[in-house]
Amino acid sequence: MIDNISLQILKILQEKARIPNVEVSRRVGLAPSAVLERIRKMEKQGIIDGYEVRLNPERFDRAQVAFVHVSTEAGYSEQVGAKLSDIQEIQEVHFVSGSDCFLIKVRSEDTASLGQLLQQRIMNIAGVTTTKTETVLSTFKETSRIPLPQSD
Amino acid sequence: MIDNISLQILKILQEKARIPNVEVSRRVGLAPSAVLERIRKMEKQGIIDGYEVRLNPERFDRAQVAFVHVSTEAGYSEQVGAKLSDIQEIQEVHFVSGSDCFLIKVRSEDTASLGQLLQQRIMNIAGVTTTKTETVLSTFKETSRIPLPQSD
DNA sequence: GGTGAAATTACTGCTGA
DNA sequence: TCAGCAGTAATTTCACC
Repeated sequence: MIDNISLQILKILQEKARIPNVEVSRRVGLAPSAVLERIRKMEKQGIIDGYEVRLNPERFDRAQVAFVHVSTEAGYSEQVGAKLSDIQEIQEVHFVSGSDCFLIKVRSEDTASLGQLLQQRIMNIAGVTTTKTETVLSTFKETSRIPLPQSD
Repeated sequence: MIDNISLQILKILQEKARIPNVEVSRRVGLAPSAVLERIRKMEKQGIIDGYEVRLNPERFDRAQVAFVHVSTEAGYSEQVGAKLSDIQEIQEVHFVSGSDCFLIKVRSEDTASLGQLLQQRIMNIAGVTTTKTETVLSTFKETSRIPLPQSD
């Protein structure tokens, strides 16, 4: 369903998403029109979900990352999940196995503003019982890239 | 240092990174050449870090997300952090407060391949002592978007 | 910093293979 | 699905404000 050429195209786009189409076509050895057709098709099929700009969090006072476990009363998880997702500073909201519990990823300016966010906007969501925060001291890797199968 | 117009440009790019420059210039009311110059400058200054394609993990058998706490012997954290970062299936490697411990984000096909990855490639990194895995049952939100300040 | 025009380059829809 | 072409559109440079 995804052949080698399309894989190659995706790999190129993972490296550098704003590359001109012609350049992609040169690299894969197809005509630009053919490459465009393949990309459009993958966009339609939902293989390609979109394109994102990656901003430097430090430049916007969002360098402090924290992961927070948020526990809820039974029956409140859908509501709480939705409320958490509404908060811009929260980048990820996952419901995880184990205790009835969310794991969320938060970006804030510093630990002080993280504390504020927790107390003023998370702790008072209806159904939230407890939170447990781990702050990030240093980040070794942070990507959304997916390992693609080898082209043969 | 970042004025309102550049902020507007970044907001537009966060919505839709592959938008043509002319379209951006129409929306912010500048000439295309001016917009181009601003974008180039922000790229040079490291405000814009790059552009990414967002692929659908399900189409590549990477739908299963898990977060794993990885504990290390004292003095091994740099080494372990580097080794973990080399593994493609691991998207994020953070050193977190509390116990000498990494929190990593993993994408695998299913829980079986997650188990394999843990046992065959993580547990036998020199210095790793224990792992504690939380698998994600459902994801409510997953973005790398940063909240940008209001343009006034 | 910005504009606007000119040159270059890219995109895209067709057609036929 | 592809290449090639033709028309349209976008990018990029540059002289000038």
